[in-house]
Amino acid sequence: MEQSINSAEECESSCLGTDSELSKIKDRLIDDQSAIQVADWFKAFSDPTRVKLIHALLQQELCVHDLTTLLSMGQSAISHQLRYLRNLRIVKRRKDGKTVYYSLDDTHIEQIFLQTLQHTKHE
Amino acid sequence: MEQSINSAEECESSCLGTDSELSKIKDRLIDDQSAIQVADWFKAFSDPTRVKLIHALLQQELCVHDLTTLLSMGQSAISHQLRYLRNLRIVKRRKDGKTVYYSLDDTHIEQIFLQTLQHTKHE
DNA sequence: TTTTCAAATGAGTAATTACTCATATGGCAA
DNA sequence: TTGCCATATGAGTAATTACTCATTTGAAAA
Repeated sequence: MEQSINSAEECESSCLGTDSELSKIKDRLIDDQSAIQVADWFKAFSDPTRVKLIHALLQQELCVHDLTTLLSMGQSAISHQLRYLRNLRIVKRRKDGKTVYYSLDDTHIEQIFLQTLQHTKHE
Repeated sequence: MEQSINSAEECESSCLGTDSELSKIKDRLIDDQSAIQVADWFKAFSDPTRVKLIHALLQQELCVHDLTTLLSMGQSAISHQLRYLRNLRIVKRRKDGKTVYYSLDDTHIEQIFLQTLQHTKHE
């Protein structure tokens, strides 16, 4: 994973007035790990199946079987995605006999999610 | 892209009390196209490089060269990602001679983006 | 016990993606 | 014109991902 900046490194000055101004921005720039964290969080919502799962669970707690029926998808596919969301602590589960019920495990989701739903609808 | 729901379709009843209750939820469920739209929007923020680009442009307008310097990445990689973000109307560009300056083209971004940054920091 | 059903999981795979390299474009200067 | 510089773009590729299929786990019923 070598990074080549060949074509850029000959340039001695920035498009901004000064290099010091550029380094000021660099100081304020988000660090690698934070960028990865933010990206991973958004990645949870970047797949149509997960969007539908979250949207359904936004309405109410549901078992795996009902989710497969609602989304018309295979049980395994749903289970894999639920595990993904559970690892990110976006959903949680509750067992009752053979049945497992899933629900949202993050209070921020509704806010961010519905905000974006609005946004994509209006353009 | 055949969808098999073999393992689920034998079940005649839902984990909810009634099937009619399930179909009520299905009516309220987000449709396929909206789910894809929402997913595509979030996908823009689901990559560390794009997160960094957006975070930098949140501070101020910047040219391609300065962005490659800030992120220590190849010019081509940055250009490709900027095109991606421009197609989604998340960033816009302004030409000045040979130089091209990029800036954010969406007022909702700051709100949603910083909200999530806060959220990921606090856990 | 054995059977049955709901959910979880590992392996395998086709599609997607984020880069690299090489080249093209487009504007300015000599 | 020629050359140079900033950016854009097409092709190719390694890594990731969202599924399918087969199997396993775990709990309740026979």
